[in-house]
Amino acid sequence: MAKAPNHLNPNWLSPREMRAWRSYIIASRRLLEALDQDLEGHDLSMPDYEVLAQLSEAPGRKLRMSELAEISMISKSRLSHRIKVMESSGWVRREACKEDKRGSWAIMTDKGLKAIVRAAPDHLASVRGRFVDQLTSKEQEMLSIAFERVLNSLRADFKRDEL
Amino acid sequence: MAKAPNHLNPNWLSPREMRAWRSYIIASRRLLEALDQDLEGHDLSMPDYEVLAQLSEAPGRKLRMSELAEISMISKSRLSHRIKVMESSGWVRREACKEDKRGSWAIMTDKGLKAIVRAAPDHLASVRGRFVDQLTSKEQEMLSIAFERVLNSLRADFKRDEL
DNA sequence: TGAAAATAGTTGAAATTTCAAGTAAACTTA
DNA sequence: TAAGTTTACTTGAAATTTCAACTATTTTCA
Repeated sequence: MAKAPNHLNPNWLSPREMRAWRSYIIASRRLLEALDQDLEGHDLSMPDYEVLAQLSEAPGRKLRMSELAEISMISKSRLSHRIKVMESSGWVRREACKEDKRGSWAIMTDKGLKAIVRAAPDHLASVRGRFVDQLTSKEQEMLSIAFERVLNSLRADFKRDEL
Repeated sequence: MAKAPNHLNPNWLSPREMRAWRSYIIASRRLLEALDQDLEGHDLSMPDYEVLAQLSEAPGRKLRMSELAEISMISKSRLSHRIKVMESSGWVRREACKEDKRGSWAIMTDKGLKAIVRAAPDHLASVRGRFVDQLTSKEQEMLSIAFERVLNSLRADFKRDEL
């Protein structure tokens, strides 16, 4: 490595910092992996669950592709491909958008709704058992504040790049 | 969705819990995305960086494939494929293992070493600026404790499954 | 107006990851 | 010691994701 991993080098992470980073990154990898596995029984991945959950909460259970991509935090292209397979499993259908002829709606079918309704309690229990319930109230609060700060600083950097 | 998102349903996440979960998951997605982008200039992804970093720290800059997969937290199959492309970029080479003829070593080349040595300071700065430095010392400590607990509970569940 | 730019979305190909299977060597144990 | 099992790793194919076009509007503004 470039620099020896000791705190004599001021750039390197201190033991406290290193511990925070490593525990975060390692636990997160395992956590996401576990949550994904918990959804396997419902033939869903976390990203697909997210897409369906967003649709299920949208007015009329439909959203424009762009907005769905945005709030699901995946690329338009990826969403386009993914919706194609969800169409083939009959969970979603597309419909042309009349207001803007370039656009199209992703619409959740009844079958799709049933699919998340079935998966949601398990997923919720999984998020609870593996994450939320592992934290004290105080930790939950501090974590919220800390991660909101992290997110805001990412956004600020992003804005800076746009100029 | 299955249940209305209000705290009258005892299974649902309370506002505090929901906030913790959402801030964590959203910030994490963005953070990992940003860290990956920061590495783009070095032609590296986070997983590849991790693999190379592990190799660089190993005695003799070499590790058995299995162990490398384990500590890098990726599957053997994935590692095998990934090492193939790293071989073609000249960062790593393979060597048959004499002690155990089933096995093989992944060995970091000088060129590979130079590659992470070049990338490491940027990556470090990126982890710092986007995450570690955004947290107070107190937050770092609490976060370590909390995520170590989350990880331990995952491991306990895993062990339970093995029986 | 009308040309240029931006937006919405799709598509096919390339790269990556996962999955199931396969090979070969090393253990286990009856 | 030989049959059965486990371990170490690779491989090819399938599924997924990314990437770079590309079409068809819609918007901007000179």
